[in-house]
Amino acid sequence: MKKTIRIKDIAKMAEVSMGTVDRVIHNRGKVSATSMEKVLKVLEKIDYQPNLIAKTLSSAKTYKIAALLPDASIDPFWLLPKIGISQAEKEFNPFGIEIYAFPFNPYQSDSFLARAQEVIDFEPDGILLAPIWRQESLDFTAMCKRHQIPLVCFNTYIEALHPLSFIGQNLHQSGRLAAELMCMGRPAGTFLIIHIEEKTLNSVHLYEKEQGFREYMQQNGNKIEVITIELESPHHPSFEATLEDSFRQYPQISGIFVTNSKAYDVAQYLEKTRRMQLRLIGYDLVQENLPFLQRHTIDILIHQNAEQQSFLGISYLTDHLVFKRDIPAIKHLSLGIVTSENLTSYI
Amino acid sequence: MKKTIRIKDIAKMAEVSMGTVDRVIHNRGKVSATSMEKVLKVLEKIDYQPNLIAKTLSSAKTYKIAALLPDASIDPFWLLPKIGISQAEKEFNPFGIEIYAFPFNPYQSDSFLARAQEVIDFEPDGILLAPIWRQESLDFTAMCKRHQIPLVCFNTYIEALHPLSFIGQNLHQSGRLAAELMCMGRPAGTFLIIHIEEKTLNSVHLYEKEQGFREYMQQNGNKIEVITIELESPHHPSFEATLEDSFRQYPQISGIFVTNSKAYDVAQYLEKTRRMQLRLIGYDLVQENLPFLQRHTIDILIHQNAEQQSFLGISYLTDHLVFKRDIPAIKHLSLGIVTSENLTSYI
DNA sequence: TTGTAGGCGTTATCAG
DNA sequence: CTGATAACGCCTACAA
Repeated sequence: MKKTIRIKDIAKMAEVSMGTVDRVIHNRGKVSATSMEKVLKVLEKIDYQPNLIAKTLSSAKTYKIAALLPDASIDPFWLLPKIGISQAEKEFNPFGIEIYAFPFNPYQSDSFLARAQEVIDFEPDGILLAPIWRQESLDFTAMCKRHQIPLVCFNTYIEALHPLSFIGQNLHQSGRLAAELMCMGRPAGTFLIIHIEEKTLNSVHLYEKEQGFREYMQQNGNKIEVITIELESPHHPSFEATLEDSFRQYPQISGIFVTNSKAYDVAQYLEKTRRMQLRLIGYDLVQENLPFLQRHTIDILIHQNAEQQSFLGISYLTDHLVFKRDIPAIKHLSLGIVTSENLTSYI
Repeated sequence: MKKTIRIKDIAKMAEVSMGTVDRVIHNRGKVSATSMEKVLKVLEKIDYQPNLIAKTLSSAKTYKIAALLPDASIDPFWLLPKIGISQAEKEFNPFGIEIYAFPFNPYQSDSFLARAQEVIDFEPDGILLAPIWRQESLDFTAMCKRHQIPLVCFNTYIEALHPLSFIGQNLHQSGRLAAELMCMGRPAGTFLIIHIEEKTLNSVHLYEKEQGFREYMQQNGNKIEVITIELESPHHPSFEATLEDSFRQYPQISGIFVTNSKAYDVAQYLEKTRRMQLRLIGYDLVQENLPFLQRHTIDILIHQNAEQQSFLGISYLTDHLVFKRDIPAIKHLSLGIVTSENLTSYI
């Protein structure tokens, strides 16, 4: 029976017009002290909840959001965020959200710089960024601040880069989880951490996972040895050579932790060399990983929820731009554990 | 620059009035064949996307949804769905969705029947149901059909009960997953399946998990033995006695799979009797389970996503009632794996 | 069977 | 500075 309170009602109670109430609520100025007071007194008494539906219908404004992230045709991992962005676009389009993609080459920071400039020139109302290089990202953040464009980052946490919001995994914890899973049922052994294309891709990201992995191992066992190696792309001859070397030097290796989405490269090598007893743990449900998971060459994939990361990113920007809501400065997503038996439930 | 197409635009193109277009789009009848054809021809050419914002603003109708599920103060598991329902209520309230709870006692089907009748008398626009008893649920579904009230079910899948939509886990697959996790790192052993309060709670639910568990074990090892027992509430003296018996009869038990959220009851017993080497796998992030998971008495919890289940349930009803969208007849949620190291990321 | 007018709650505009 | 008034796109009612 209780009707919701409208601006009209407030106007009546405060004995002013709707226009004045609107001006007070959005403090657009041009209100006399007396009117101001009258309205504020009413607002204190009642709990005014603006009708978002009416608001968006009325203003009919559209917001341009620029999505600055790596080209999925260069690194397939980035297909996942693209999915989340599409979903978000569909969901928030009715609220006037439009998304424009600015893909860059994740192996060339020049490409990023060029695209970043394009984004600024584009004058978007908000930006979703997947930061890769520390310094370049910091510079870009500064630019956004200068132009007053709200920025939301996802996937890679970069210290001191203070966007409106960061969405991603707790990487340290993610490494600890990998370690726990590595030890499950066999609390001792020699484990190999592999960073693939670490120099060109984001090193901070991978290093934090390593730290977490080592920390857990140190706390939870004394008969554990952890070795780290870095590999180039599998097209590079050093890829196999380095792996061969490691197995020669540490024949007792019983588990491998690949710190990015490219476990499939290692899986392929393991199948070729018939090393099927190892426990292999990697990241992300990229297409390339799935067949290996299904036939147990990869035992476990940690799911970074890349789709949800980007979806939430757009969602937060929408909350900020359209609904003027507060959004969390940092949002850690769940660390999903995926095996052959629950894979289908995730896709 | 391209404006979105409005009903007004279609009316102009089809050379009829807005009213006629509206009648065609919502097939409310009372349209001549010629007008009908004119409008349909235009609709085929263009892709009309009705403006949901304007639609909900205009109709200003409110929808009452009845949530018929067990009382959380009797079984704590049901706190989780309650959380999801609250979130959904907050999110969809702007679209006119109002939710009314009808809690029943999950140990007494009489209580359910009484509440179910109340729900029908309440004449809601939609119903969210957590079915527990097969026959009672079937009867209730028939009632809803008769009264033309859309019904969405979650958590427990019941054969032949054909609601508008079912949301939950694939229970068979869930059992297979438990088995895979049980074997991880130790492919042989004797495993114990425990159903707690199976007679009073939903037996179908638990039985399907057992089937999945046994199927996986049968396919993946020959040195595996699986035993099933049923326990009453831990307050009942038979609880400990039955467990003691099992351990006496099968001293080599190396893993326990509790098929519902009450692994904490078993964990308590294991701690008391100092049996800490066993792998214990259970379900759900209920408060009672968490400390045991943190100190590794429970090794793994399978996360049924109870919050999301109920959230989606309300979300689907909203889609159906407000937006007239098609909703999936069945939605299987992901089978989450939770250990001590990724627990915090889930809560 | 058809067309039109009025209203949903807000915002924006423009005379007073 | 203030208060009316016209959008926003759709739905409901009612008159033709």
